[in-house]
Amino acid sequence: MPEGHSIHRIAIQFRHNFVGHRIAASSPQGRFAEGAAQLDGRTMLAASAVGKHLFLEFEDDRILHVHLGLYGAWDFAGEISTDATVASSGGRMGQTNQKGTFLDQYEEATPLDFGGSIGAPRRLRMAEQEKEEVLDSFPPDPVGAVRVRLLTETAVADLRGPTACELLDPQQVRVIIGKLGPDPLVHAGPEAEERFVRAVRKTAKPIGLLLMDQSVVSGIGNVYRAELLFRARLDPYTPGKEIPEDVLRELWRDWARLLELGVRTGQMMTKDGLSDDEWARAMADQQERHYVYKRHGLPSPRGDGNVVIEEMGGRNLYWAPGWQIRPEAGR
DNA sequence: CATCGATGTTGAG
DNA sequence: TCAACCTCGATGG
Repeated sequence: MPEGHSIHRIAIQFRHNFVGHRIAASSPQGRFAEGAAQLDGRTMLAASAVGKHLFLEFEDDRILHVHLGLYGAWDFAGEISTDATVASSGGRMGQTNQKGTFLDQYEEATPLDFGGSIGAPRRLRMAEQEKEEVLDSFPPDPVGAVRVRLLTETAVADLRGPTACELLDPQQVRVIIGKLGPDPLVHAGPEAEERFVRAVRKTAKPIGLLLMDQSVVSGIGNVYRAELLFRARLDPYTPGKEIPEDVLRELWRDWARLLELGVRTGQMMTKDGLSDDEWARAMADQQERHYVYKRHGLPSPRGDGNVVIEEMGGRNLYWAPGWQIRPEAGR
């Protein structure tokens, strides 16, 4: 589930329905009881995402840091903004984000346009829970192992299965963010691009590893890694220092494009130039959204042999050897 | 119903 | 390099 786009969407959801509200916090599962007690009764002041990290700032410099890891998830229920209502609200999103809160500096530098045609709920679970609530009462009983429940008068967010869920002060947050590479939605502009290019070109590590390294660039996971390299026509084993600057700049800009699209649609759509028909099919079937990810054994979309699966850095790497090449090898 | 694997990260060895 | 974390959909019997 969670590559960078998911976390940005979650941050936006919190800005819409929780920021500015007094929060009743609890830990139904019990494993975060102490932290929840610290948050309980305090107002949420800001919500922001940097790469795959989510930060929820509450009064008195209490910041909830959440990393979903491989299978963590937030479930929202109650009166929750959907894409459609977000689109109609227009302009800068987020409910009355009070100026001057600590996290303001990390919120999206790029205003997001939510005027897309996608109105589906973010997750199936959300639709199911909303339906139940019409019949049942609010808030719904927590389902499964809920580490944290954040509750307003009308909305609820449940967190389950996170890798990280901890209370931090501003200094500790600065340390975490300081170790992260640039996130195109936080660090827009030429400096961020420059940081990325320099980080890649100073090492001989393969670009397939560097794109997954959160200190090089934030928010890319296994899906976006494979797809970005295919789109750039880059061999994943190419050492970073051998990649021309202009190729890396285009790679950064492509990541920014895919990330923005992912936040806007809620899907990792990594194909370009689809007809309306193909788009509809791709949005319905995840296989159809990607060029190479989980498409090993199938013909390369560019017709040069088959997509292969290999292991790199302990993760599955999908790529098309006929199409993806080293820049030196005669591009 | 049991098992596997996953869009991630950390820390032990 | 690999197990552990701890969740759930997909797969197979």
